[in-house]
Amino acid sequence: MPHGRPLRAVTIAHVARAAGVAPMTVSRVINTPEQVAEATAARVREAIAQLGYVPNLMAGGLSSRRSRMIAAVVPTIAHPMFAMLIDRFTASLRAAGYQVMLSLTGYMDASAEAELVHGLLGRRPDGILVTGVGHAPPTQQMLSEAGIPVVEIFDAGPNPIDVLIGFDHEAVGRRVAEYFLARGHDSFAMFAAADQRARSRQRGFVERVASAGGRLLDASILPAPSTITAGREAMRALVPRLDRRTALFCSSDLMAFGAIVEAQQHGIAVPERLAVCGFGDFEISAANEPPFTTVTVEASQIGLDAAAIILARLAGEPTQRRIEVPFRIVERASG
Amino acid sequence: MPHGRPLRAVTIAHVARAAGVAPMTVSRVINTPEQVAEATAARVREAIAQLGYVPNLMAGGLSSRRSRMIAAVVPTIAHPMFAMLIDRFTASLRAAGYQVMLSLTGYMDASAEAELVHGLLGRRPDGILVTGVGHAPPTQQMLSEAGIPVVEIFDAGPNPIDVLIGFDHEAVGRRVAEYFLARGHDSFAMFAAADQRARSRQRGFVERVASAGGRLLDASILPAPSTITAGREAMRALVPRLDRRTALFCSSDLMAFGAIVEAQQHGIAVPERLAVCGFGDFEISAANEPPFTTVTVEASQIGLDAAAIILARLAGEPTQRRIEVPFRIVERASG
DNA sequence: TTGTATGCGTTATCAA
DNA sequence: TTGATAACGCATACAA
Repeated sequence: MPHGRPLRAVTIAHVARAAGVAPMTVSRVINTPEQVAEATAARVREAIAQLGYVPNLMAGGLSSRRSRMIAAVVPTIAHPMFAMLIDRFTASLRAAGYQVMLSLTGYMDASAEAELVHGLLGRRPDGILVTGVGHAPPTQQMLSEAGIPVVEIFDAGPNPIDVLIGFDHEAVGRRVAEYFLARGHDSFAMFAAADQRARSRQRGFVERVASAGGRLLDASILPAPSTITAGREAMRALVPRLDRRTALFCSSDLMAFGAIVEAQQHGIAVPERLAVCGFGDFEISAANEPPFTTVTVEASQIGLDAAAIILARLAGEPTQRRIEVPFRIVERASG
Repeated sequence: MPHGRPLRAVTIAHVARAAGVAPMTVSRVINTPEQVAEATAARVREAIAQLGYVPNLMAGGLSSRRSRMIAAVVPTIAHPMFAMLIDRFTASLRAAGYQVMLSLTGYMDASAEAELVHGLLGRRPDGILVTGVGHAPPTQQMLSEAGIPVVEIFDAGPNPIDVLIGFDHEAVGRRVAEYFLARGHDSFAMFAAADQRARSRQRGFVERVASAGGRLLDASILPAPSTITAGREAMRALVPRLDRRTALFCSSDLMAFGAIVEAQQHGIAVPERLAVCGFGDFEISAANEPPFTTVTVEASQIGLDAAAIILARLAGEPTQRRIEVPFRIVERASG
């Protein structure tokens, strides 16, 4: 006879007794009310309210083999893009009767991430969303063997586990380089956070600049997560080496803001002497003075698409395996 | 014979068979390895790895009546204070073998919140953290009847459900008013988001200003969540009514930043003509130019304390029922 | 429309 | 140190 904490837990059996019906009828009132006569249902609901019954979803999930829960793994939610994305993802799934179990990886190493995913899968989610591609092999294997829809977001790559919704970060870097090149720039710099995807953007930018014969003053890697302060410090170091006109790409709007603030402190005119492009289209890029150019991605669309795909898969419908999310440069006063 | 999705799920029985032991022995290897002979344990671990076994935590939780999961409910994580708090909370609990199930309420109404909490409690968390006090009665009742540690954070009030860790937001408002009064101000304004706690801060500020006979130019309520843009707009409206020297308190650093940017656009000197104090000690308050005065709270300490209290309670130890979290004004160039 | 029997995958308990 | 057994609370499948 198992025995854990001193329970006075109300179960479906208590409710059934109180309502004078079988437990299965209570279950129906909760899950498929259309199958129950209204008079019976009313009695049952009354008993549920009376007793403060909260169905045990572990028991229900074990029995039905459906947890009605979707796991989501993102690096952070301090980043407005992810905050938005998760907001929409959660709302869509909630509307469909699913709970979202959100986990943040921060800047976890691969083995900690594997452990996290292992724990999550132990709860038997009906689907899972993970950020990025190219996870460590143990993580990949767990995910693909879980037998549930797996949506990788916010990146692109050749071998998605199941479904991939994102964009190519190197392409972003290239596009920004081309944007600057088209405006006649020939002196460049790029600050990136020490983050997989930020580095991809840097790679794309640097390569495109090189292929156009541009002069690259700086391609710093700053500690992740990116901060305003990091942008200021990197800018402080760059100031003495600035050309008469330099174009700077930052892997995040926070860094870009820091770079602008610091440049202005040194009397460097933005955009005349220093053109700046950020990434993320955070509120500050539009609300700052001067507002600054940035790269925008429909993060909320990623959240909506991810939820829709998971729901479709759970309904047994076929879905796309790959959604390319567009990004675009929003030109503002910073150049 | 129940049957859900077409499962080829590996269970503890498969592992046991592969290792030539009883299921219970496998369970022990996972949960209490010190009770198993090393040779046996090695064989079992081998089988686990071989089969890619991921223990079903719903089954384990149902049987043991412990989910090893803690629920956390916060309004947002876009707010750095909550991001930090949740980060520490999660890390502490993870180290103790608990998973955190994070939910965001955004700016949900009371009934949606009750539904959320109901769903959460259905997973039978071993403890729960919720933001704020004074939830709707149904929510309060569910929480207190759940029979688990309940920690309310980030606020203060007379009747905590179980444990309360936070501070009095009205006291924050009063303190900021006193800070300005001590610097000789007699003209004041306050921008607050339409959020319970922000309004408390506003109330404290306004009342203290009134009791000192100060002149209150403005006490706007702006839509939640607070944004830079809202700060700019509120400031734009205030500019024509500014006295020769006015002190502004904003319910968030984001708003304060917006107010400063807008004021500067209008050629209003900060702090000479307009003194500004924000709330939250976000990075931008220190990294902006000029850096601005704000109110800081040890948010990470709240996360640590909340985790520690829940763990202590689960270990059957008595704990404090109320922790007052200190806050303090960080004086910077904005006045 | 409602009820009965059974098993989901694990662990507490007791026995060996 | 290991194993057998009986729940945990619910929903599937089938019967009435």
